[in-house]
Amino acid sequence: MNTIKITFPDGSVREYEAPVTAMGIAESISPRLASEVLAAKVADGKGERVQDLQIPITEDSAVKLLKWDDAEAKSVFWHTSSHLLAEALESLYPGIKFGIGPSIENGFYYDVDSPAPITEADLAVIEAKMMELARVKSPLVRNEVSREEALKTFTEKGDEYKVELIRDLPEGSTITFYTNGCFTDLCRGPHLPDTSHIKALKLTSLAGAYWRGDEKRKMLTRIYGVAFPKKSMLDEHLAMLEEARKRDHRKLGKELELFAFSARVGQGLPLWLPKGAALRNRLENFLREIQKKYGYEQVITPHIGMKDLYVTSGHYAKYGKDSFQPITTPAEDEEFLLKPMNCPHHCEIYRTKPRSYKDLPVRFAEFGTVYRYEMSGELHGLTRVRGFTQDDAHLFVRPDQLLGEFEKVMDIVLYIFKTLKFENFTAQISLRDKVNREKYIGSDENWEKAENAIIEAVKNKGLDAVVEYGEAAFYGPKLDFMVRDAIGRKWQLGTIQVDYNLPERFDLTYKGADDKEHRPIMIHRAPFGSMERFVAVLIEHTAGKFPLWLTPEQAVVLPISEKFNDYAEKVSQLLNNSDIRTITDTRNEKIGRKIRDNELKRIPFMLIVGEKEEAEGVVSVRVQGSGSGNDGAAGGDKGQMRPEQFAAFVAEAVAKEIEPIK
RNA sequence: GCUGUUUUAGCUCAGUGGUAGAGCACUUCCUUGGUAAGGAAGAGGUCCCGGGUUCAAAUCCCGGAAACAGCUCCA
Repeated sequence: MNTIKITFPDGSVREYEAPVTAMGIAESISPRLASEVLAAKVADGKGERVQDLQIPITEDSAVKLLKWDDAEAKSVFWHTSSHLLAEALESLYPGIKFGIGPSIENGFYYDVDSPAPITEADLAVIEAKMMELARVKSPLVRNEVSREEALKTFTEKGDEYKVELIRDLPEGSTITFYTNGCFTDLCRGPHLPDTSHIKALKLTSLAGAYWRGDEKRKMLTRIYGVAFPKKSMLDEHLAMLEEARKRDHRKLGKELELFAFSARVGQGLPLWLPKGAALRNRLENFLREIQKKYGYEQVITPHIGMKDLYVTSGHYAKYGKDSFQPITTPAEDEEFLLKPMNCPHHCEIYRTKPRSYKDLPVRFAEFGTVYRYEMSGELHGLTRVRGFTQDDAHLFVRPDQLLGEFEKVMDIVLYIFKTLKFENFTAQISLRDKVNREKYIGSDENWEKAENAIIEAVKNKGLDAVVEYGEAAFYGPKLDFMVRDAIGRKWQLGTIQVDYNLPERFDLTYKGADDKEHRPIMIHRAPFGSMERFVAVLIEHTAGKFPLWLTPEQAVVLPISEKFNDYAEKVSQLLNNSDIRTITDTRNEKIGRKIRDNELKRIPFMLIVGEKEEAEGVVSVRVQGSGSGNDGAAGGDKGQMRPEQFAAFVAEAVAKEIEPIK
């Protein structure tokens, strides 16, 4: 017996007789803690890890007792939930085989190969079984086993998936089984001490998923679920999801009449309706103005290009088979492709004349519409479409300008995100796969230069960025800005890419101060990503209440009854030079009905409601239906106002609504 | 593309082998200035498309299209 020192997160130290378990430590502090603790984070000489509460701690360690509020505890909780799901499935579907069953960001899943098909209708039955098993309070028992024993167990059980997983474990690694009730699984852990912590759960959906993510292999049934230590938490979670669904851009886009799809036009080819087009134009103009300030020149290029253009760029070899197929012409052997990107066209613009080092950088910008034949199952509202418009630009720079220009592009992206209040973005440095490098073109030397330039720019700007390997474009690394949609799916919006490759393929040059030809470097960039995707995410972030849809024509002052026509007329005169209309026509007679009119409900407008005319020319004003409901223009009683006061109020409120971006 | 689900009025959806329905929206009239008003009348459908089974198909079967969820993919 020896005494060990346990250090807690607050720095306090307690001594225990070794061995002691994390649960023992929790119990020594308070019974309440012992009942709430789910797992432990232990740091000792061997490093830091999250582990089961029952694992003995034998040396001096720093211990953090993890409760529900810790992200790591949630992940343990959901991992155990997936084992509970497996236990329920095994009892309901004898002979069922299991793939993997991890915790995920918001819950857990298990991939299974069931002898009998599992349908949505079965989920309730499985849930009930899980709850029944959870109440039994089965402990999760950890066992270390030998590789032979592990293989034997699952070979006998006939579960080829687990056998494959065991075979793939590195030689000499510790293999552990966890058992809850009658179910034993190959698992690294950690787990909850027992299943009774799981008090509420919901199996949320059912989907196919390829075994080991390989589309050539068998498709297993994936059952998704989420579980909580309290019923109220589940209710909250479900309510939150419900709320998120209301913000879905596809739903709002239809309701707000922003965009539509037509099977006749074609899958994934959005039709922008008048209001959506107005919104998109505002965003484009916003960016145009910024780009002008940053020295970009606007260019325009055709929607198609000769096949050879894309053979030169390397895109044809990479994507030709999976793209919209070539357009043929009456001329034999003539083939055009719908342009899947704007870069080759911009390279050709660069080539229109000799360039001097003094001309660089040149920056060509274009709202360029491109067409990509995405797999049908990938299409998703406006976020993934087959025809879309990139807010594209290509910068051709000298090596000594690369870093500075890259940082300036970052400034633009960050400025846009800030102005439009996209606070929850993550920056991602997308580099080559560490191992598999066949899919990339260009020399290692150039790749390294490009990757280092991005890393350095991010460092210089003090931006928090995660590094992802294998996420680079095939011609160069990227800095991507990711934003989540209403239900937490991540979408790439802004992107900045460094490319040494296309300049070589298109043999782009500039004359240096040394009178020799040099190769420029290209920066591809799209701060919005695409107008389609950006609008989609904007809609979800603002729940469709982004003020941008207010166009001047839609702002109207409408007296609630004829009694106030004169008053409204005066307001109208005062607003004469603005874009705000005053309506005092016969619609007033049906005003009560018009308030409920779908269109008027959706478009921002000012409605005067007078309690009475308080004094000569003074009316108690109430404002209704004014658009976004943002502070400045929100409806409500505004008190007594003279026409000039009301006109000023309207002008200010509308200005706030229609010019949120400067 | 793969697996599963779905497709009925402008919208949200019910129906289920035997004459196509509801609520909201729309039109007209009446009533009404108060944040989703009330009343009356009316209009509106290739029940996704094509084939088959049947005396009879929106409903059952086969094929296709599109949408949704997930997987895989994303220049």
